[in-house]
Parts: sequence; C-alpha cells; structure tokens
Amino acid sequence: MTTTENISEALLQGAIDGFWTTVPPVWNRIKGNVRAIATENYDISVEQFHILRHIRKGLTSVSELAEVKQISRSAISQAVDILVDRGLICRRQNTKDRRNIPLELTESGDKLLDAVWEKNRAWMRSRMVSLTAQELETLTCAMEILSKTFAE
Amino acid sequence: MTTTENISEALLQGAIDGFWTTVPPVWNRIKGNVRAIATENYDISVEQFHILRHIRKGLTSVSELAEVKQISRSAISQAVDILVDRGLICRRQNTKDRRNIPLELTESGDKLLDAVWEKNRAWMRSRMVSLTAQELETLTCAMEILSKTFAE
DNA sequence: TATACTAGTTAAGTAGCTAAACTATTTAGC
DNA sequence: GCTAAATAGTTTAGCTACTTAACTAGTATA
Repeated sequence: MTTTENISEALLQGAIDGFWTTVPPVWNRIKGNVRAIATENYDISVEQFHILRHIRKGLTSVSELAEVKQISRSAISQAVDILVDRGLICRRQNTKDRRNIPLELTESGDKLLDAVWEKNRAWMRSRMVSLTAQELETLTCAMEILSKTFAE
Repeated sequence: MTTTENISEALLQGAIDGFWTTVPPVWNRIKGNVRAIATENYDISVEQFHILRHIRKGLTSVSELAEVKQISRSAISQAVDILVDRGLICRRQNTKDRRNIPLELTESGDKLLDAVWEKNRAWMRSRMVSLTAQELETLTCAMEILSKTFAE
C-alpha cells in the first residue's frame, strides 16, 4: 500500500468520525429548536412540520415522503390524515394515474409553515451570523458533497 | 447596506437552505442503514444504538444523554432500563456524588456496538470512497464549523 | 386477460416520548 | 448548622408515531 493510499484512508475515516461526532447532536439541537417553536406556538409536531416542508418542496405523494423519511407508507398515510383533519393540507386527484393522490398545502398550512420556518431561520441565522464568508462557503460546499454522496 | 453585507447575507441564507435540503434526508438515510443492521442482525433499535454509542464516547449519565439527544431524562431512564435488562450496559456508583449513576458498557454491549458500528462504517466508506482528498477535507472542516456553531 | 406490480389505507400492536409526581442527594443562603 | 432550593434519577399514566399484515383500487406486463 502506498503512502497516498494511507493518507486517503485516514482522511476517509476522519470524515466518517467527524460526521458521527457532529451531525447527530447538531441535528438534535436544531430539531429541538423546531419542536419548541412548532409545539409551543402552533401546536404541530416536528414530524408534521417536516411533512409540510417536504410537500412544499414538491414531494407530494405518500410514497415519496416515505422514501425521503425512510419510514413506512402507512406511517405517512396516518400522519397525512391528521394534517388533512386539521386543514393544513388536502388530497387532490391525479387523472393520469388515479392510484396517486397528490398532496397540497392549504392556505392555512402554507402560512403556518412560513411562520415556523421563519422563526427557525432567525434562530439559525443568529447562530451562524458570526461565521466568515469562507466558513459559509465551506458549509455550502460540504452540503453539496453530502447530497451527492448519499442521494438515492 | 453595503454590497459586502448583501453578499454575506446571501451566503448565510444559502448555507441555511443547503443545510435543510441536505441534512434531514442524508441523516434519515444513514439512520435507515443503521436500523437495518441493528434490528435485522442484532435486535436493537436505532435509539438504543445511539445510547450505547454515546456511553462509549463518555456521556455516561442520564442527564448528559438527555441533553445531547434533546429528550426528557425519563425517556433516557426507560431506555437505559431496557439496555440494562438485556445486559448491554450496567449502572455503576459514584461515591463523590451519589445522585449520579454512571453508565458503563458491558463486554457484550461493547462487542455488539463494535459489530453494528463496523458494518455501518463499511457502508459509509463504500459511499464515500470515490470522493477526492479535497472533498473529504471540506467535509471534515464543515463538521468542525457545524460543531462549534451549534454546540451548547 | 389473467397476473404481477404499484399507490395508498386500515387495523392492531409496540416503542418511545411527555408531563407530573416522586425519592434521594447535594448546594446555597441566612 | 439548618432550611430551602437545586440537581440526578425513577416511576407512572397516557399519548404519538411507528411497524407489520391485510386490504382496496388502479396500472403495467406477458
């Protein structure tokens, strides 16, 4: 084995360790912030927030939501029921493929999502505002690498 | 407002967007991999895996685990009960502060954690092995930035 | 045109979470 | 030193979110 390979392998292991040291607690903290905003002010759960967010992003089917969240379709179906009951989303029709039931945010769901989203964004901004331009670029670049590496 | 401030603000918003686009699905995928390994081969849940992992890293009290996972102490306490029943961890004594009950992996817990950890590491490695040294460095650097930005 | 597959739902059961009330111990204020 | 407050952890009851299995309905395949 060459020296170059050893260095690469060390870098790779270091990146994996770094990921595991960093991402779970950071993600838990950010989720904690969303939970506080969403449950205290708007009476929705973090999971419901995620579903609204994905629907707005264009993931409008139960199957797509299940895929991105890596949980069962039935779990999504049940969560969707609750959001429909609350008038935050609605089920549409797809005449091309009638098995598919596209989901759509209602006006009320759209506003609620905006409100939670904006508060979380302000909190994240307050944390990140002291970072340098260089650091922000590194973060953005890293996100692109992670996306392409772990995309389905 | 100067041009520099506009550029910085755009970078900041871009980094926040990138985070939200990337981290939740990537983390769900990796958690999905751990779930498959842990439940199919070793009959423990992802949450139990996380607790074992944190204990090994040195977070040995119920309160520390609750803090890092951003859930209640009682939830941790219950999860710990199950892991103790299964013989994967044990409760020790702290004579300096008898309120504190340090947790420790048993030999069996240690081996189980190694096994799950190693399989996940191999999977992540297979995904990341095609990244360049430059990209791996960007990832590692980004992890450090995230840690310092969102650390408690 | 049967059959295999895909999209989504329903139902029953389980895991994991919370809030509140509790015990036990330590720290702080007078 | 002694009371009051704070901290560490547990227990309980109840709820939310998940799973698997069985189901309906629609589409693609051979």
